[in-house]
Amino acid sequence: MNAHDRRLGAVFSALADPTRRRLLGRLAEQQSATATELAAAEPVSRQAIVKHLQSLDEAGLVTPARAGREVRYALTPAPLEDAAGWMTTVGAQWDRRLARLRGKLEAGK
Amino acid sequence: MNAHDRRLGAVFSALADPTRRRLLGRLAEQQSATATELAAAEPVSRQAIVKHLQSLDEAGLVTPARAGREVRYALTPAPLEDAAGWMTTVGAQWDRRLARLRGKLEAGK
DNA sequence: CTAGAGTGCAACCGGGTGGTTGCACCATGT
DNA sequence: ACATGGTGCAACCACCCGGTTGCACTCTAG
Repeated sequence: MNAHDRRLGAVFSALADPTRRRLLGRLAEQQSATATELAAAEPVSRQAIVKHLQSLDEAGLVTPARAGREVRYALTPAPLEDAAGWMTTVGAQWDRRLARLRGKLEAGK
Repeated sequence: MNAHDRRLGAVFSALADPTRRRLLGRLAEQQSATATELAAAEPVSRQAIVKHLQSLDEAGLVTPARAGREVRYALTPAPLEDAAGWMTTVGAQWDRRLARLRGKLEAGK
């Protein structure tokens, strides 16, 4: 539908990959890192990490900043909150639905 | 790594698809539905919906129950809460990191 | 100025994924 | 009994995705 929904999908599909989740965890502890630094701690090539960082960037979860000859990536947790909000909304809607149903059952009894 | 992490990945990759998110939304309003019912409201074939429901099931987000000749699917919001928890954890970690950094800056001043 | 570190770009590959179609297999209602 | 509506199974397809390799580019350090 809207652009908001596409962003939501980007966040979830970014979070779907375990390597990407590990990268996010690392950036949460370490405030900023380069692709090569991150690649050193992961079992895959630097290029693979670069691609992962790109999809994280497209999801708005990470922000690259050039510093001389290197590019440092920092976490941007805002879209995380949005996505978490969507999930709890669905859960809450379901709960309300259950409550309404319970009410009807008691009334009908 | 652990099984918990694989489950987390399953939830996120299930949530990554817009059709699947719509199905969840539908089941949040409607407590239960069959694959053919859901397919009627979506622009794809029933078989496609069945596959989507299977991945939702593997993520633990939905539970099938046979009722005579039809199979009704109901929402199971628990894994949603888990995933949301993971996200807010990462965000909180980031916030703590920021606070610590700010503290150091003031102390060093 | 030049060697080397860090990055960017492009091609390529195998496997997974969303989607389709066709058909066989139950249950149920008349 | 049997036609029918709802499922399940399998093959097939195009495309995406995670990963690799090779090489060109750019900035810094000495």
